[in-house]
Amino acid sequence: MGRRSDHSRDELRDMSLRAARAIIRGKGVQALSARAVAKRIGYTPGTLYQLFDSFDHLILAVNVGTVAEIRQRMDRATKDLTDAVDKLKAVARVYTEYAMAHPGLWRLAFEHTMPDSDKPAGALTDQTDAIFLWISELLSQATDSPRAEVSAAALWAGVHGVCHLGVTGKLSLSGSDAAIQVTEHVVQNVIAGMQREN
Amino acid sequence: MGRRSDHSRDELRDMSLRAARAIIRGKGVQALSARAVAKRIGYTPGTLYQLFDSFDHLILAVNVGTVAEIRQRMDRATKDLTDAVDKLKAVARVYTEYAMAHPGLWRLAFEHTMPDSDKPAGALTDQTDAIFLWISELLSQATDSPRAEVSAAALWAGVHGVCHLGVTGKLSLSGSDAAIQVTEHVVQNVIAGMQREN
DNA sequence: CCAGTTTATTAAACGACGTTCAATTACAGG
DNA sequence: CCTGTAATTGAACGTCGTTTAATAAACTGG
Repeated sequence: MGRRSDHSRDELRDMSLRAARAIIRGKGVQALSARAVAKRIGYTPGTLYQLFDSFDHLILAVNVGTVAEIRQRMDRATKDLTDAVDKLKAVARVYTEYAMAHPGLWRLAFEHTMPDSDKPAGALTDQTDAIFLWISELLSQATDSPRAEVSAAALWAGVHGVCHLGVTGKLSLSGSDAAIQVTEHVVQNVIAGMQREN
Repeated sequence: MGRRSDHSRDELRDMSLRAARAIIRGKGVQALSARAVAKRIGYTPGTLYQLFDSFDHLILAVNVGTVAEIRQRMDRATKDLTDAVDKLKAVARVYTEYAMAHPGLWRLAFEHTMPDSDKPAGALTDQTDAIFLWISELLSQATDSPRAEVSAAALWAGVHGVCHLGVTGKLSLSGSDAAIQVTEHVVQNVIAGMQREN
């Protein structure tokens, strides 16, 4: 079959990413493959290589979308809040809730890494850096401190660690919403720690 | 070729695990495969299936060894210490240093999960639960609190999060030993937080 | 020491994977 | 309509985890 052009390249890219997400949500990451994505959008695997440099680049694109989605939810959750501490709590809560609700997508976003040769996923780290910077600024506001980098890292790492241990079944803590509880504890601790420093 | 038995089954198991670790350290996780392990121990892939139920079970065995190794290092690092806070710091430091020194093994241990059908890696979670329990007890000692579960989770998650973000290149913090620095900050924060509660 | 049973090991095959590429076919412009 | 460009395919390659029949070495009892 020759060229069809019932879809533009951008449309095809978008269809592929949506297909990948649907597969992950439906059958898990282990079911994600180039052939599965291709079949789901009604094309053959070869076509994907006109849209992405490699299957890893497709995954990278999915992951950029995932973190962008998380950031959007953070924006929405903080829009009506004024207090910086409240915003921090909301941001942390969104992060944890997303991880628990979409463990497949979340794990893919934070566990996948590009093969050695490829560039180290700049588009993704840009997104995570933005989250980090945001937390950093919110912490500065919340505690009237100019430099909050280490504390921001501690907060971000704490929340991330809760999510990762939770999603991989290693957070041995009874209770359904244990992750959320620990997350709030982390936020509290970091804020209290900064206020103590002043 | 028929049976050789120049090695017992236990020897072969051990050789396989050592081969797997050597491959990961030498060429990275992406080079780890059943065929690579088999070749390295001078056998064929089929033989591995007499030693392990599946390749995932081989990986699981590697991971159990990894976490056991981390626990041993923790034991050694705390043996000559008496203060509970010092012990906590040492434990956290060992964890972070191991992750940074052996990112391949560390990531495999904490990112790998068994396929849906198999039992959820009891031998591994037993080890991680032991670490968690240890931290929990040390925290109780350090702050004279009976129940330290949530704080222990916060501490353990914080350190783990630093390692995971660091190992995946997402801890955007300048400085070579930034991870260690943030780790110590996390420990400080949790301890201070508990003392404040009393 | 030999015959017969057991068992470790292998080679080959299976289906699925990411990836490449020549061949084919649809479209676009003149 | 005809020609050139470009999208899409099907088939192939080498790899992967895994299974299995055949093989040969090691055990076993007489």
